[in-house]
Amino acid sequence: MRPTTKVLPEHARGHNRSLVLQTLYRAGQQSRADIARETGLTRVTISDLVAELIVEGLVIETGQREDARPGKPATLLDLNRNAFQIIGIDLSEYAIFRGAVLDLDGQILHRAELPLAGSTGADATALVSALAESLIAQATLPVLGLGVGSPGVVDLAGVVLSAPNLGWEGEELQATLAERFGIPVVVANDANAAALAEHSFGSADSDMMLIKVGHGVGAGLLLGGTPLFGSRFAAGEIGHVVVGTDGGAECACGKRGCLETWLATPRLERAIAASPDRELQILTEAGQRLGIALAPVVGALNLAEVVLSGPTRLLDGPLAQATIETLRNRTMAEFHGDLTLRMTTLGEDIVMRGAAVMVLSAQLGVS
Amino acid sequence: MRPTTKVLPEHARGHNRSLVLQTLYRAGQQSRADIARETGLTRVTISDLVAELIVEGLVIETGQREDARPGKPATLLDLNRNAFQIIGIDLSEYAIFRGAVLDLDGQILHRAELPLAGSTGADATALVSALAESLIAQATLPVLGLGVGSPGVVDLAGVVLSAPNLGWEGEELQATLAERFGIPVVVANDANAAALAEHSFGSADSDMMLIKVGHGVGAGLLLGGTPLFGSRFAAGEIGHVVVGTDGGAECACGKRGCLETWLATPRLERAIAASPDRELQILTEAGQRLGIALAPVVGALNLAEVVLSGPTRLLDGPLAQATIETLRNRTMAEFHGDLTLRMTTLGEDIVMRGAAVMVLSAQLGVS
DNA sequence: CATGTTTGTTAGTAAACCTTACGAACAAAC
DNA sequence: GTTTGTTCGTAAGGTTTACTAACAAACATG
Repeated sequence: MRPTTKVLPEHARGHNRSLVLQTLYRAGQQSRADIARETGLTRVTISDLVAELIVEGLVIETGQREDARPGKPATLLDLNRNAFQIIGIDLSEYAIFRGAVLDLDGQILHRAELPLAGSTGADATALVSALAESLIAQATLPVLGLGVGSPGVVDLAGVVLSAPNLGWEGEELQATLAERFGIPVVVANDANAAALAEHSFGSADSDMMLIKVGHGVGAGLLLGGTPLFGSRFAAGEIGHVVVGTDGGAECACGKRGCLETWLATPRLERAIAASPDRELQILTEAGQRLGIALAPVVGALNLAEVVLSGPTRLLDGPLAQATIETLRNRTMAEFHGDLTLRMTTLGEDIVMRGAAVMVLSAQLGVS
Repeated sequence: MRPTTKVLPEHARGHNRSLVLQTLYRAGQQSRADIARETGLTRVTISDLVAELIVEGLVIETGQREDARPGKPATLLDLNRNAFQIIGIDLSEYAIFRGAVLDLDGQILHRAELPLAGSTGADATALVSALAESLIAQATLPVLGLGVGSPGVVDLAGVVLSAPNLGWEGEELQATLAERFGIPVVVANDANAAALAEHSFGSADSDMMLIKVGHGVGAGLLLGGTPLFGSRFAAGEIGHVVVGTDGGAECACGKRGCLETWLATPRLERAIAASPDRELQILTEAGQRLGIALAPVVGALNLAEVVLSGPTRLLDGPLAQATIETLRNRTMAEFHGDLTLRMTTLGEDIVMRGAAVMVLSAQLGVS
């Protein structure tokens, strides 16, 4: 609560503007008087803000309320959900870039994919650009913005500081794409995007942690509804945290017993393929390791919700079961009696939809 | 960035008011023009705000600037540091309640103590009240407010939801004290208070974790300069997180290998007393355990700074050394190359001074 | 049909910050 | 000693923002 920047009345205005959009985005089909009651602002002020938003084309009147009530019938408003579409791109899969055109509600209207074929560095950047171009061409409405969920460490300006798999280091992806297409672009970490999606479109709380298991292991943290970035923008990079005190397999990073050595999907699949009859045991142990690693985090942050994202076949079963049991055994039940752990409800589209949330949040202050 | 409440111009005013106080609090002896330059507001607005603050007695003119510069000499301003004093109380020690009268800069002017003598429940509350009363009587200026750092889980209204050692459960300490003394009261968790103190009076970053080792083990987390509370206000309660995968001593909570069984001072002292020649080994192992527990937290939050508070004799040496080494060995150096771990510079007064920070922050928006 | 309710707008006011302009007080240069 | 330019603080006036008060329109209800 430490003030660091001046606040002018016009900033307050912008805040209240977003508040109106937010109210309409979530509930939709409300009258000016409804919004006034919900926000605490007066009808006059709401009328003023709404008039502005209607001129900008962001809000439309959708007719009169039908139900029989005394008084003048209300004029219903809604976000102009057919005014814009959003492009969301997911760079987190190992061998393929995936993207989609989405509507303002986060529904996927059109998909596209581009195989990576081992591209790195500038080639990978060109691929992202090509994918974005084809998606923008597929949009049937003006594009509100382009969101990208990238693996690795991404700073607040959308510079990918480090993404080893893609050969990126200090790659100015957001600036490059914004210049190329002339539309608003947001680039952020894939797990952070996923956490935002789960919060907006799933049922997630505003304090939660999303664990993304794939070729690597990463996490996205939401505290008070806001993503956490960390001192070097590397918050959530838990794949190379060592788990337990009993050694473990050697990791590409040089250490032993990193979380990834127990949990990354290639390792799990290889282990199961090598001894199919030990599948239950392998998955259970992986879940336990995840629980061991998460327990201090859940305890320190007093998290009430952990969400898993990744291959359902591997995660949703003994692994998740072992994780929650381990978590419960290793933290204070008194503080975490309501701790829940579950799979995401958004499946494989989670990062693309999270990318859309980032655009909504940046452009409209809505999410 | 999700807007949830309306913002009126008067709120902006309050923010800017605090901004002026904050500027004066930190730098002091500045002119109106200096503040205008630093905050980005105009000289006119600053003059207006300052006039208001002078009327309220919070700011005073301290004379003219002496140095030879062209132009009209500046009228220097400062917080009226002799207008108020603050009462800070620390309930975190095992057998004694400690308190102090502090000035606005957080310097301790007068101390008082009250032995607990096994008091719990309402008796303990009465002791706090008595200590506060004696301190208020010692204050030589009007009291800006009373801050209390309590062990256990404390909610945002200053209700101690749970503090086993003091026999408190749902104890409405803040309300009780506010009613009794008729002054602003802030009650919060002791480790959170300590973290605030280290941030304001020590050299701590705005993203840091403070580990408080004493009869128990707790932590205070500062993210972006703001304390983290957690879903049930139990953030930082890491004393009963299980460490490692190799058992450990039995804990009062029923589990095995809780962080407290490795680190709490009574256990450490007993272990060292039992085999003095193994002191180095005991301290090193305790440090390693702390490092093991913290590694996932430091990794997930990408913390750059961890501060230890507690008995210097035990912590500041092999224990701290083992902790930082373990942390480095268990996290990615790439992300945490600049990770530092150090003792607090505020010694045993840290909680009382943190309590003062809470009052400053609540009453003036300053810290 | 009269009455009361609800909606959305108009008109006027108060608060907060801005721009512009100015006098006071000084240093430095001539 | 005078001129010039700088800096400080204040005064006056304008713009933005959201408020209160009042009202017409449109409806349900007794």
